[in-house]
Amino acid sequence: MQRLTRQRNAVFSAFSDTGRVLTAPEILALAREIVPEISLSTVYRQVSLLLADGEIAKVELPGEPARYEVTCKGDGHAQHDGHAADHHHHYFHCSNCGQVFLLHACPGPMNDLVPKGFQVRSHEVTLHGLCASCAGAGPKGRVPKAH
Amino acid sequence: MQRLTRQRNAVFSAFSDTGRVLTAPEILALAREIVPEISLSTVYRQVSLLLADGEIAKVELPGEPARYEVTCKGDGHAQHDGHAADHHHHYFHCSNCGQVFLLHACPGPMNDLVPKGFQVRSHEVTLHGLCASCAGAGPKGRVPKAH
DNA sequence: ATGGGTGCAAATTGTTTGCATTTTA
DNA sequence: TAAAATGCAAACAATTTGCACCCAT
Repeated sequence: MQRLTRQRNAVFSAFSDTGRVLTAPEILALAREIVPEISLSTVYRQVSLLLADGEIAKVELPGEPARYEVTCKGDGHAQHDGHAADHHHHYFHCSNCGQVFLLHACPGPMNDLVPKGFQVRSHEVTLHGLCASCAGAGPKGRVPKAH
Repeated sequence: MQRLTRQRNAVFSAFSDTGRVLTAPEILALAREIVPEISLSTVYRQVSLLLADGEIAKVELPGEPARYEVTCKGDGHAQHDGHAADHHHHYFHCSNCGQVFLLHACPGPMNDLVPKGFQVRSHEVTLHGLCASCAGAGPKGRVPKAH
């Protein structure tokens, strides 16, 4: 069983405090505001543990380093099998501030996009453009809070 | 101006001979069938040149190393940013053989997926599942020819 | 004290680059 | 023969891992 360390708390706080979709270096920076000595290895290790616990989920966008987000496990039972719930999300990547936002909608199944004989099991959609803050405030807009 | 070297030809042949969406190591393997001494650096360098010339385009899928595909540049002028602008494709990634297939269809604009104030500029769709060969031949199916 | 947690450094993977040496127009 | 291309090794970025040490139970 995992222990309650200051580092583990600092890593998790990076997510719970901001609600953002974060890269490993971003988590490190936020965690260091709480535990300045924390190392990048520990961030990666705690991220692995949090992933295995289903507390966070990995977010991979084309051509981007991996990001992680808190899972909204408020609706039901926590997953104890190491598999995150079937949370089917898509993402919006702001071209200006670089931040990634969770989308709550889904364009639906896309079986008609594939040639005959192909079996679609899942799909991923990534949108690019300007988030509300950057679109409203122009190219120098402040980085907003996610959600 | 670029010269006609055996290596350049070998790299480009990897695409024109197979019509596939290839990773750098796959290009290296195919190019070595023509020029056995070719190095990975040269593959990457020729890929950069071919990208700049608009002969090929970069294909980035979530969590995957970069792939490259021949561009169907029958219609117009080469892009100089390495990204073919009018070239709006989506991709299918076979979970069994790992091969990536170009899709000819597009689910259309998805402006309704984003919160108010967000401006969608572009989108990327990746489908996962089994390609025709793998779906038909079972989990041991042969790797098929793309297109 | 014992097993999990930590930091650091080294290894891994994918990609780029510096440099001395070909190659080709 | 000079500009462009090549191979090799080193440099990089993102991530993982080996290992000695440390700390909570």
